[in-house]
Amino acid sequence: MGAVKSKRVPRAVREQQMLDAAVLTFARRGYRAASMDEIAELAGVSKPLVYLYLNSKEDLFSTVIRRESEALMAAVSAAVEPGESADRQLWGGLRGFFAYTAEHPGGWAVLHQQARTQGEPFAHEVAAVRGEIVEFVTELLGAAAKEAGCVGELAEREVAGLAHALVGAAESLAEWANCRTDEGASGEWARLSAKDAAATMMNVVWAGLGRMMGGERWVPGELVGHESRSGTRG
Amino acid sequence: MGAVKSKRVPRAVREQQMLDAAVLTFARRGYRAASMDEIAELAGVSKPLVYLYLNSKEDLFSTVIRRESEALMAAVSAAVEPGESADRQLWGGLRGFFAYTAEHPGGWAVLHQQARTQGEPFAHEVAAVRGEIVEFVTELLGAAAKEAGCVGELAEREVAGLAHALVGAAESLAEWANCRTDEGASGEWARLSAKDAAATMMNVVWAGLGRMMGGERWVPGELVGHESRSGTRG
Amino acid sequence: MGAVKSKRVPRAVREQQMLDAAVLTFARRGYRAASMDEIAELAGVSKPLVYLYLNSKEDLFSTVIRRESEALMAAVSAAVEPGESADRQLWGGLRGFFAYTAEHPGGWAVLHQQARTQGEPFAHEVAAVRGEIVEFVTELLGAAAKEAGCVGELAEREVAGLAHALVGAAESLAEWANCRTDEGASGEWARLSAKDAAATMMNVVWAGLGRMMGGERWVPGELVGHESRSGTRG
Amino acid sequence: MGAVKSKRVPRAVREQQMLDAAVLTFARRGYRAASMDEIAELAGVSKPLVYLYLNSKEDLFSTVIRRESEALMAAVSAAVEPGESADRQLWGGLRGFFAYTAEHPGGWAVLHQQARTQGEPFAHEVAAVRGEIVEFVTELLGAAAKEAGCVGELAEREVAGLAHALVGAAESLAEWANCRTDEGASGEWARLSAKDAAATMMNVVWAGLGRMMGGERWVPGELVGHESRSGTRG
DNA sequence: AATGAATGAGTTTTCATTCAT
DNA sequence: TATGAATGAAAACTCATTCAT
Repeated sequence: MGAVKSKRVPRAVREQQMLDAAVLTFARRGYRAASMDEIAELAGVSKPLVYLYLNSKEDLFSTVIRRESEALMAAVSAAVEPGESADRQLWGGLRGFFAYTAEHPGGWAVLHQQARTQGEPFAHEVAAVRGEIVEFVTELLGAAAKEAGCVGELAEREVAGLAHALVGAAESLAEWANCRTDEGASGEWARLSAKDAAATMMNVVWAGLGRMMGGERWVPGELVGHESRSGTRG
Repeated sequence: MGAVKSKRVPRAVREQQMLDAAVLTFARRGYRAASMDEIAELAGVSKPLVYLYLNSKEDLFSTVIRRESEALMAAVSAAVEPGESADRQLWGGLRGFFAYTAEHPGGWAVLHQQARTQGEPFAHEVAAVRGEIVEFVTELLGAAAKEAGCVGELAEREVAGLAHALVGAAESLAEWANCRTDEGASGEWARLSAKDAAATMMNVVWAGLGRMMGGERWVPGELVGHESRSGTRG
Repeated sequence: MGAVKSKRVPRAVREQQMLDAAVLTFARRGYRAASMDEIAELAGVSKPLVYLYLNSKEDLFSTVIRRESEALMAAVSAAVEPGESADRQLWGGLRGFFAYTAEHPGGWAVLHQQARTQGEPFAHEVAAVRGEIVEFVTELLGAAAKEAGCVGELAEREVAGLAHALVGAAESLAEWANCRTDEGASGEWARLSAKDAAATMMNVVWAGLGRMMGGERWVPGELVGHESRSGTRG
Repeated sequence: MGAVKSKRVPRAVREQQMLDAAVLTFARRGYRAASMDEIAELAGVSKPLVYLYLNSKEDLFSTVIRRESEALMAAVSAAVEPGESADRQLWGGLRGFFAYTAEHPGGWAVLHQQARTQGEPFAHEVAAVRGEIVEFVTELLGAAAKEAGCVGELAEREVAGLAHALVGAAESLAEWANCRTDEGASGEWARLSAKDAAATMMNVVWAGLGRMMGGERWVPGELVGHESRSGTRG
């Protein structure tokens, strides 16, 4: 029922059709609840063919994860100009990220919602990809610190925390941006554009980073400079 | 045989034992992959008793979600001093949140990872709870803006975006903080303490908020004041 | 929820309450679909008490069958004046039968619909009762033949067939009479009274019997006297 | 292992095999007590195949009811010559009915004993079929009355009652005719042939009808003509 | 006289997967 | 390249029945 019936299709094409169907189905139902029957029907082929090409449900899911991960990474990478300043690189990457997730909600749902919750073969794969992104962000933040002439005030672990926070914030905004319209009292603005989402991210994080690079820290009671900074461990 | 065999236990107690087992199992396996058999065995009872008390797998999961949601909300609420300034309230809430998630990884995993991905009966329930938190944060941010004498520069939607970003960042940090030690190259500091996580959050977001309240916005190319602010739509 | 809660009731009374509940439940659901839980709840007692008094589901059903059979037989018997003519005895029995089934639809349903279809322990019990009735009718018909001075024209097997037909007809009318009102185009007469049902029976069967005693038989093509009677076998 | 193992059979054939097995099993055990396992084994296939083809136990039972109903109706219809006189039509239909039920005891048991007692999805289906038969008989009786020049003495409701009685009588005879031989004292004639059963029916009902058409009614105490007829209601 | 707590054994149903063509 | 036919294994759920009090 999914695609129009067309017999004798070359393998590469059929495989993509199957993967498309799988992405949709996994996104809608989750890994366990998605049935090979549904995927095969949506792909417009018989189940044995799915097994012939993709081997097993597990392999199918892995393949989907790999394909979607690569597509996401490619989209983000393409949006980053390697030569530019750190903040512009981050801005580019964020716009790429929000644009991609908005245009590929299925793939994003599989990566962000489904793959992470299905235990070990899959959680690991997707965690690796996320790790790459976090690392990339970490590097950008470090570079930004250097660009800004920050005098090593930012401990490595602080930067890593920042990066994790940043990535989580972006994920949250992506979800919010793409969500059903009924959210929020003011229905006037249903979703956030990719640009606005990226801008929000930059405002929050970049500004925060700027202050931190200046040595300021929030401590209970006051905003203080770095000389009075409270240790974050013991 | 998870728990020690103890016969003839009053219903209320048994129910809690079952819910404990269910939390663990759902967290480990996910909703679909968790079997009632496993839950019953872990609870140290037979399957029929689970059905007698908790009715169905769906009801069991709902009950788990409800119990864990309420516990989380209670923990966060208890950590917030209502009379204090907005930033201290936020600080308290964050510490409460990170402390709770660190001590109850199972409950947090059920809420954050499993419930959200299981389609409509459950996603809605947990979305409502998250919505409450986002709203609470939104109000705090608004209050903070007023406290700081912000002159209405922050549009409602900006604050909402900030709140979503903040919540997402906290979730991400919670996950990172509680993650398996093998993460990262420097194994020296395996996790983030609740306090450090909260501090990271405050530094990032509070500082960012401060700048934004001052009318500064990040725009491609420079950090500028509000007069040159780029539109957030189109 | 069935009866009003009243503790410490003498055994004989409790047993009847349980049997009442069982009749209702078996009538509504059938033997297999009726659950001991439902019966116990309807009886207003706990399940162990049902087992204590009635032993098992099978025994409970048997007891119900026995009680209801005896009640039916008693009702029919009471309606028959032993000294009267055969036709008046039959008339009385039929009125008793229709009256009883109309007033005890549950008991009748258990006997007629449920017990007969539940395989051997029960089908036999209820078949025995029905057999008694058929035999009683057979005797009545025989007596009637004698009363009418029938010259032995009616073979034993013909009378038995007649009796079976008569009983089946009565059962069918009983069901029709007690059925939901929406039956038939002319809703004016929703049900048949016991008297009318009995009259219909008498008209059909008695008249038929009269002719047969006269030696007339229906044969394909004509109504003929006994001299041209076609054999009923071969 | 009911049937001989025969692999790779076309669907249409397998479906009939399954339905055959289902008829037998439902007849033997009843709807609730029949297990899909038993049906599958008797059909010589695995349970999943039964579900694949027939969907669910409920659907399977419905399909059985439909198939058997249609077969019964077809058999009866085929035995009726539409152009003939009412009595000959009735005679034909009765012979067809008794012949069919004798040859298909399983199907008849499912329709007559099981389907009617299983509550609403099924009772209705089979009641509809029985209703058709009753209606057909009603029309025949009406036609017979006209043929015989009956002057409207027979009220519509009387005819309907007659029809119901007739159908019930036939059902009862069918059951008796096909019953296990051990029934009755005289084991010499185990069953009634279809022809004899039909003859018995015709004798009873046709003769009775004849008298009624003549205006005679049985009333307590005497056989009287129509002028002294007692009202049937109140 | 009566019950709250508990279960063994079975039911219907689903699903990933393979065989034969 | 492609599929109709088929199943082993396991899941959710139910129920008659008993134990301990």
